Amino acid sequence: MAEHRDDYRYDPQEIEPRWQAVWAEEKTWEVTNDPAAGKSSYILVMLPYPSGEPHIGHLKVYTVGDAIAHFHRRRGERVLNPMGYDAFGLPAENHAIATGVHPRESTAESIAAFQRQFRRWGVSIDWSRELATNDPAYYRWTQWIFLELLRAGLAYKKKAAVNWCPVDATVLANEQVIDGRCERCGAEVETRQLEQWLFRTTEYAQRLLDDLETIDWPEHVKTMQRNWIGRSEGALVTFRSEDGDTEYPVFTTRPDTLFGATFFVMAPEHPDVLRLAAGGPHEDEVRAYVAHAHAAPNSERSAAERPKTGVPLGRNVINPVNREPIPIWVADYVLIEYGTGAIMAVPGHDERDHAFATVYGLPIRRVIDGPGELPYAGDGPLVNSHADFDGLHNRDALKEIVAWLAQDGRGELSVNYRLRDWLVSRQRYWGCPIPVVYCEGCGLQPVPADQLPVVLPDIEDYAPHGRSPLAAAEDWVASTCPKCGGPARRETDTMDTFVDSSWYFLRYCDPHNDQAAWDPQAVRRLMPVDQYIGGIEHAILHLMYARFFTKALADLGHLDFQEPFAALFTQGMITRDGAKMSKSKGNVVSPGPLVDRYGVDTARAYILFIGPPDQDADWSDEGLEGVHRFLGRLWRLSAETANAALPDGGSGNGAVAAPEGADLELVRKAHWAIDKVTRDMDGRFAFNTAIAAVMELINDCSRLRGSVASPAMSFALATAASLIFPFAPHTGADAYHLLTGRRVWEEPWPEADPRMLESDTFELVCQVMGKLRDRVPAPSSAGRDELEALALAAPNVRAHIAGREVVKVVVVPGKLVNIVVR
RNA sequence: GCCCGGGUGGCGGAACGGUAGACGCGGCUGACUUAAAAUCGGCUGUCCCGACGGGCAUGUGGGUUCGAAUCCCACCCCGGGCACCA
Repeated sequence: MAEHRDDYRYDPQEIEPRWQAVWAEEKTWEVTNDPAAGKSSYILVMLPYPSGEPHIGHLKVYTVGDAIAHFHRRRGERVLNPMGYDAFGLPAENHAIATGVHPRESTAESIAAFQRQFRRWGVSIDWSRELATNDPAYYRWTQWIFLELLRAGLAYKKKAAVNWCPVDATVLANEQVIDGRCERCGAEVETRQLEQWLFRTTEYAQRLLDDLETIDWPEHVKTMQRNWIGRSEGALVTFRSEDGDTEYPVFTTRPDTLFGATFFVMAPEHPDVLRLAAGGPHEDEVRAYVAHAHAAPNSERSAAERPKTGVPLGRNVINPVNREPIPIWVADYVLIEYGTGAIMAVPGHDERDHAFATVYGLPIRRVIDGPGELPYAGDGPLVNSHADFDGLHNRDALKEIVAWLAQDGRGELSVNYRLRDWLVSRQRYWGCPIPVVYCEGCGLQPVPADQLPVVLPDIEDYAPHGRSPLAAAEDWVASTCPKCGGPARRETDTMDTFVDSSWYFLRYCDPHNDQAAWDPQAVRRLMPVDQYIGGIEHAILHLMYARFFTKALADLGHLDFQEPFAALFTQGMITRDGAKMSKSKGNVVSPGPLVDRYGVDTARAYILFIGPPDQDADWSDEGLEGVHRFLGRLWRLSAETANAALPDGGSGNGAVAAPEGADLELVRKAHWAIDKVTRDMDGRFAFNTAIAAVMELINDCSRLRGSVASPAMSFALATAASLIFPFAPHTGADAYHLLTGRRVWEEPWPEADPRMLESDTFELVCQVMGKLRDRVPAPSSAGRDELEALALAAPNVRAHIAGREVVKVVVVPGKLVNIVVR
């Protein structure tokens, strides 16, 4: 036999392209929008950013998605599993600046590379729905959504802080700021105020928070979103200027400490700072402080350990609880973006205020009793406050003080969020143009929907020179006002690429529609996405923005659901030698050579076998070899068995009538594997243990090869091929076809026969004092008394209870007996 | 500092409160071979023992339980997120 085994050589390089050709030819994975086609589910993997060649992380995420998609298909669902490219963005533009190659060309090249790989990987994609976000046929509708948000007041323009490189004279994206410096020239980045487009995400803060309860996402992702939204409950308390003319509300979570407020602090950006300081003793100093704060690098502001700095304005405000005048300071530890941009400072009970008061010698007052030195941030009874509140526990006093202030409008309960509006303007070329024009007479005008898309023009120079590169395309910028027909200039900022990817999942439902962004019927049938799969790095931004878009579009009547992704799975990274793969570390594993050498099925199955898919996993070449051996064994056994069984070949997957002995053992193992793989797949994503179960089945096939009749062997192997198909589709399909002559993807997912999962006897575990002492065979039907008797009779149990008194016997039917002795 | 994860053999990892270490890698060893590769088989947590068997073992220390990797309390270490958010 041994010398013939080479005839059954597992040759993935022959097998894989052969089945890929069938799937491409027959468009196997395409789904129609015909409602008669049956129950659908939408399995979506986050679309890739096409840059260079796909890496091993792509192989992992699309393998995970593919396994889930195949499993659902085999369970009778029509599965939408589309593919697209997040094709606008900075790397392509930086590449263009460096090489002069148009981003469109480098992007198209990269997309072609991704397409080749995805086909080579055998991923079951519906290619008829492919899209790229830089395609005018796509971004036409990105622009349409922008205009819808504008119409609804959810898109607006205002002066906002941007990262500004003084040397390159350009705005930088956050990603281009490394440690507070420009990534290109190394200059310290400044903050500048420019007119920017924003989306009103803050308006959805509460709903974005609340609706997390309604979706099946990993708890840690929800937690990250909750932290990002940062809801905090407190009170808005109004302080007044001494002349009583101006109100200065502050947000505080600790209105119980109002009697301990000994000064008041405004952010440098607060609009009243310079006016209040005018004519005072510190006017010049304040002016200099504010100017420095405006221009200072962001990193300086955000360093919490930095010593506190500030300047008094020379004016007071009145504390509403006790009429006490307290001095106003300007200090950059107060942020303009949060709350009202001004705070009451309670140095006795807030660490930051305490640090500031210590630097400038400001009074520190204890108003809550508690252990230790000030500052004390804990709970306790009020002291030094007011006869009505002293002695009350601070949590109770908090409510009473706010209620008391509310009586005459000095304060009210309030909620604040950390979430900011989404700044979408980018002074960059390679992005979706913002579809508005500026007319001298009529002002800002949206481009009418029937004139979309506003097509991104070709330009010569991509480098920004203090304005968006688009501003240089004079012919393009010069436009006409849709209202008065007079001359108008186009908006030259482009949109953040996260805008493009905030709605692509909707476009897949109806990707070729040139009358609308989507047909509501098509979206209604497919959305929300049943299972979304992607990297944890998108836990906050992309997932928050997509949720915001969905809610906003629902409010505008374009969608009738609130959440885009009903379930989310985040896969872990593949590392090498315990570190993230990177060219500089030289530890990159490239899918290309890997697939050439072992075939993609080995790579796919190994990536899933390596460990739980949501965890990071370290790559091992030896581990890969092991999985390759396993697939080879599965295939070779199938080929041999199919060949031996040729006379009645085709009986493979049929039930084996009344098996006995080794046949029964193997058939049982096959049913056990069906049950195990099914439970591991069904909502659990335990691909590693599922593959291990198929390995066990193959090990048994191998072991029992000489003693099992052909039908039982065929059944076991066809079952293994069928179960491995979602992970190693080519090998599974080929082995299954060899054994049965049928196409495994057209077969329903196998079902375990419950009778085959039980057996007449089991191994009874016998414990004494919780320690394993013996194992004896027992009938599955045995009752508690019988099991107890069997255990007490077990030789090694008798040895351990000899001379002792049995005080208790715990019986777990079908499992074990534990004997407690004294 | 706050909020999440996670600590199990030489390694990746398995284990509804019920036989700890499935499966794979690595190692040792055997078969086939002139030889190697490939393939197939056996052994492999650790210590004591000739064997039967026994002791010790899931980061550390306690607790609950007939029984704990799993539940509870305290602590240590690693990874991630947020961080002057009033």
